[in-house]
Amino acid sequence: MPKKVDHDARRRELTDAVCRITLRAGLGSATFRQVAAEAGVSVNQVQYYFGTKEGLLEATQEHVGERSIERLMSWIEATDGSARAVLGAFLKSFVPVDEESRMAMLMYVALYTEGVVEAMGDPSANPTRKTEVEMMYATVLEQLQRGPLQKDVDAEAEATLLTALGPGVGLYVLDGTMTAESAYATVDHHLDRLFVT
Amino acid sequence: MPKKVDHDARRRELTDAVCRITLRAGLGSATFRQVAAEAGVSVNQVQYYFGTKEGLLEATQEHVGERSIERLMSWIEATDGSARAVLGAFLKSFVPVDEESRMAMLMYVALYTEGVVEAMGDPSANPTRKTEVEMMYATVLEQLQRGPLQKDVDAEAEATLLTALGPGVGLYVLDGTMTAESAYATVDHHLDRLFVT
DNA sequence: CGGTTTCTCATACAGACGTACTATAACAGC
DNA sequence: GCTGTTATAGTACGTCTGTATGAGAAACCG
Repeated sequence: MPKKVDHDARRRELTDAVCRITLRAGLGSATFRQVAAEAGVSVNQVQYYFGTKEGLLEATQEHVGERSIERLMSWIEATDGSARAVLGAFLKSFVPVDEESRMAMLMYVALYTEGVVEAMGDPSANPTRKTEVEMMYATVLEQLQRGPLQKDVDAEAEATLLTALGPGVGLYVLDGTMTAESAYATVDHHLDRLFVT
Repeated sequence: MPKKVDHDARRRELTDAVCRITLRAGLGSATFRQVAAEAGVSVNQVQYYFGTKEGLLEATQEHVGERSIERLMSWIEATDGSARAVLGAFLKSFVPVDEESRMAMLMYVALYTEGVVEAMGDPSANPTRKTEVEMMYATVLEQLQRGPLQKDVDAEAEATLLTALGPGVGLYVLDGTMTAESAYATVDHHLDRLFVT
């Protein structure tokens, strides 16, 4: 086996190029040629590592997802481990505050449409995201049940709301209609109401 | 002035074609040729009424926004006019339940990215959406202040949360990770907590 | 050291893209 | 009825797209 090359690393460099281009000029500008130029390689290398464009975009989505989870984990590790703090970290990880998180949120939205359209044609396709969100919901619910909660809080209903709140504020912060501070304040205010301090 | 033609109506037919194509195959498939074929007219007619592709997409976004507002108004008119009911209608209008609302939500997301990327390059550009959301927030706040609210409710903080909740649940329902019933229940549950019944 | 596999590049291709251009049909006003 | 504006269609152009192909460099195995 000649010329060992770290395929995963190479692929990641290329999907990173996709993200940078998308951030700068939109997903429509992420063509094979543009991606190759951005990464400083030949067009064929993109073909070689992904085969087709669909493969490139799928890998990009996957990598962005992994990055987001990593970022979430580092947020959680920075807390004291209380349910309240973990949920706060979870929700705040959706808020785009720096270049990286802004990129993650943008890629999420940019790739979202294609997934939805695809899923409409074939509802059985792409179960990844569905289970992903189900895991999100389960995690939120689990943390809520750790408590201590206020008396009249319905954990399951609140879990649904919190799961939707993350992307909701994320979108508004991304397009500049809400400041990150306001998003944080909203999250904190709501959690304050749920938990006994 | 020869051959009077209702320009607005013609333009709307064409932007409707854009929406149908996007729903079926994604925004990337909404090319001049495809749009012309979908509407049953010549390619040049699309050029004639919008000039450039950017013009076509801008008009599409505008039309979709108008449709959404119309739908929201009809939702509100079906209520008893109480603050609680109006807010419920407002939030539920984001939930895609039929072909039309699903299309509206999808178009919203599909066109969102380009707006964000554009706004990043020139933050002063595209103030439409910003004021749009500010109006949304103002409306929600206004309704909240009509009350009657529970004792310890911070109207401004809740207004921010509710404004983010609409698109949040809308996204999840659109991609099938949440049922419309669940979204409705979440909205109702939260409003129940805010208002004195 | 030769051979095989892995990698990289450059180029070619057919098709689709947005747009410009020209010509023709339809109506309004004199 | 003629004239000029408006609307529509058809087509051509240059560019860019994703992908296929062939040729060459690099490294491991025997």
